[in-house]
Amino acid sequence: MYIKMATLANGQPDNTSLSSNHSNPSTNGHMNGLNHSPGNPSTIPMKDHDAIKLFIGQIPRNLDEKDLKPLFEEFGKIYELTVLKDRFTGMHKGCAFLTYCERESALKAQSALHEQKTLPGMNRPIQVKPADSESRGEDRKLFVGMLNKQQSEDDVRRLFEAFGNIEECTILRGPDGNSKGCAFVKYSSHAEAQAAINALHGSQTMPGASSSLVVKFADTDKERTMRRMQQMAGQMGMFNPMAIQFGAYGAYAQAMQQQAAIMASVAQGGYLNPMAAFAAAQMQQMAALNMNGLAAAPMTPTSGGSTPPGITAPAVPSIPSPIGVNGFTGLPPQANGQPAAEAVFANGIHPYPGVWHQISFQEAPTFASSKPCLQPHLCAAQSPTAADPLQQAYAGVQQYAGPAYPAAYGQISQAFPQPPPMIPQQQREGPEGCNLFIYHLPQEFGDAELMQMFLPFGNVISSKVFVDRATNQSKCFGFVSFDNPASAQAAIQAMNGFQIGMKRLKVQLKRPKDANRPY
DNA sequence: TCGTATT
Repeated sequence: MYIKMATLANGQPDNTSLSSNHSNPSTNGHMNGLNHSPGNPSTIPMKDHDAIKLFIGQIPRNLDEKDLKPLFEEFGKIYELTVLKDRFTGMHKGCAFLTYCERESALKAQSALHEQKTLPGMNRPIQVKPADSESRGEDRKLFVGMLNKQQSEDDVRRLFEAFGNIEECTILRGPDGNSKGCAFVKYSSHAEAQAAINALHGSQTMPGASSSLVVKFADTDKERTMRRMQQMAGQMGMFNPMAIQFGAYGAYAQAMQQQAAIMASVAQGGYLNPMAAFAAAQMQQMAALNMNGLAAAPMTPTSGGSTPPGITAPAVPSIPSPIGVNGFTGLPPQANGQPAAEAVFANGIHPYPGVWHQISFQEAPTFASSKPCLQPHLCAAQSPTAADPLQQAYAGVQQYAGPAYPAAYGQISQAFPQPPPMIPQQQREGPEGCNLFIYHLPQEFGDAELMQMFLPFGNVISSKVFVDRATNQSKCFGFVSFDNPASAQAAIQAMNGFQIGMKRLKVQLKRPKDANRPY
């Protein structure tokens, strides 16, 4: 396919060495990429030491390397161009990596293309920017705290621009769009970032802020994970998992007599000891953390038509749930001394069935709730809301799906079936009339929770919650695709207006791609 | 508030 982009047609000569290599694409290990072969010394491409690998986003999935090549060659000789594909399915991921031989070409391409042009069939403009790998940015990315909540990106830029070139500036915002009073600022270099810290940290107090401006290097991913684990351990009353005392266990057990009894029998059977159970459970929870700080839902729905027969959703459905109203931050609330998880799942729907089933199995005395959920059938039977057909629908589709096991957890996990292999989503969009747009999603819902919520209505071929990449926060909207329009309609009927916490879902057909696009 | 994808 030839891509027509009038603004790019500058008549630069073709780079013949590239095309001459195209017939021998895989000799350097990049099976799918547009690469140079090392076979002929005269054609071995050189790239600048400081060449920039670019990330290209918003690429139509029907365009491959050879389609994209002419578009990018306008700006210089291409060293490597690789469309990203799913490792298992080979599915085009809608983005690519591009490295020019010369750094200057990358800069030119970025400024000419980034957000400047929308490729056919796309709703948003092409993205051309340095790949994340080009410096994970963590040595030049600042966290800025104690900002005034009224300050905008531009305000922050003005504050920081004197110290260097700002590549990114993002105010952290909650789902309501309100500033959280902090931001990320990424410079082009570590030195610039350091200069900003030196000059600005503690230098002033913004109106309305409780203390002076905080300017520090942003946490690395590792630090962020560690911090979350610490927070979680702290809220569980265990700052160090290895320092668990029986006293803590006893306190929980006392409050949970029923479950303690279950557990006692388990323990007596030599199955687990309480300490191991507690530690294992904690590790599970930590392992279940995703970057949102939420319990990830690694469920893997594999069955097709999963609509339980005879399920009729209530006309005015409602999940009387604390979800979405309690500032859920990945740690369930611990009010009134209850084990944390209970309140979150009080609605009878288990947003994280795999995790929950798994955890509850080993850690009954500590976390077990009124719904031990040792097995799906027990779970359904014991759910206080099991009489509700919609809830039953959910209970009926719960399946085991486990997260990756921490190594230290291996010996315990052997008592359980291996988690089914992760099956990547094969398709994003269903046929016309099968795709739903959903908003007012609870902040903590991810793809899996979204899918879980819509499984009762049919075969969900895709579910996607939009996440702010800078903050990893859900944008509280997403898509669900079914394989047939009737399921989509049933889902709209049942779920539009579905109350969760303070919010009601909006569920409607996704706008057709070319909605208001003349020609 | 309409498919966001980073080897």
